[in-house]
Amino acid sequence: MEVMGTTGERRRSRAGNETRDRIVDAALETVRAGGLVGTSARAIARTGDFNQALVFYHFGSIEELLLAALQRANDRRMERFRPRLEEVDSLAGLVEVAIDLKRDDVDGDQSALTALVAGWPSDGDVGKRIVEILRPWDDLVEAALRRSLDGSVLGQVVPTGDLAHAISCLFIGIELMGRLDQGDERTVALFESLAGAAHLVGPLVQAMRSGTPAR
Amino acid sequence: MEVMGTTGERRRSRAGNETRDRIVDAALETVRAGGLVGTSARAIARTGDFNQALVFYHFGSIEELLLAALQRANDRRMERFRPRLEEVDSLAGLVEVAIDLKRDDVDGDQSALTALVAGWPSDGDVGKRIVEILRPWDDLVEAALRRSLDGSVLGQVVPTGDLAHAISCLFIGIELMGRLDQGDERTVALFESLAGAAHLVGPLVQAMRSGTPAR
DNA sequence: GTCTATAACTAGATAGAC
DNA sequence: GTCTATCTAGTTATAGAC
Repeated sequence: MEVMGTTGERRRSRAGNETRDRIVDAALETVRAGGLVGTSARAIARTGDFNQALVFYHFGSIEELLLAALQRANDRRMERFRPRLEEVDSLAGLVEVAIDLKRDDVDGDQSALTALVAGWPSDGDVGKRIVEILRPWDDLVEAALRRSLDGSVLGQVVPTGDLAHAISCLFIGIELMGRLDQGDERTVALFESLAGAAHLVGPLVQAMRSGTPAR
Repeated sequence: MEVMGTTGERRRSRAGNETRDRIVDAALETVRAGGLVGTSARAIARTGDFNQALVFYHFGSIEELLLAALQRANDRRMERFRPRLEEVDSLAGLVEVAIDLKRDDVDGDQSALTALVAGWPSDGDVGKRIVEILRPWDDLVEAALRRSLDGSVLGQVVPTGDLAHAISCLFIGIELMGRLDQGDERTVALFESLAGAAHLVGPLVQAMRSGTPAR
């Protein structure tokens, strides 16, 4: 139990870090493909074609590895979408980002992320750590909402914090259901309707703005 | 592999059916408490204080048992909330049912249900079976939405099917995040805001109704 | 229908050679 | 840092006594 630095920042050798990366990626791929159930150290090692013992050398336990994988998948998603999200200033724009967040999942990070968040045991403090990792999204979405509604009456009335959290929950729920029935048309239809709704409400918000006429 | 009738309807002895029920309940309790990971035939048997071999005699495999458990938890929720849902004719009423659906989870069915839906591997046809089990909710919610919006312009404009599916996804997302961080105030706040929003939009819909003045 | 016993295998984790 | 080998404990599932 004296596996130091596994969660720390101290970099060891270059080779060691490369291996860590390989392990994390293999873990994500394994979870994405088979769900959390059936994701074992051995299965991960098979996916990434390395030795099973390396998992424990580098991470100490599979729980710690999976948390690292969750963090990394989330970081990559953040890195890619934060700039766009920070420029969103309309509901339509927000829905657009959500659609791309789901559609442009080339590396499968989003899918693995959902599987990780979803499959975890509820007790213990792991749940809290997961919530912490995901919280930044709430803040980004809330800021986007504020910009989208600012100047109109809605900006005063709508509890943006709660709405942002609701949007996060909605997104993860959609991803989850989409994972269950892949190739389901309902997910696509849903996003299209959301886009339609946003385009309907958008002008309304615009019309409600008091002083400034447009951007 | 000749375990006949495990999923069928044919009733065997009374004792046999009682045991089936005990096993299903123990499975639900185990999943609720520990998540899908860590739910084994032995863990379930320990929870329900019966022999591990009974799982395989009655259900053939734990996967089949878990699907039966999912079905049963869903049936119980349906049985209890369908009557109320069928009478809903306002957005506020719909939110009220959602709140109770989450709050009145005395038996833990809702929590177990979410854990089951969430933790499953994505491939295979299991996902489709789960979606089938859950689909009735979409239909109930859609009917409730139709009644809530009927008579107003929104009834024509809003794609109730998609919105119903969105509401289902939202609910499961909320449950999921709530499971992760139990005792989180955000879930409560979110539902309160939803209720507030419904009470704001409700009168609007009412005002939009053309002919009929009120119910 | 329910039990014990057990087969066949997989899990996480560690020790120690290299 | 990475490997092989191994320990212990847990896994699904079945055979056969009762």
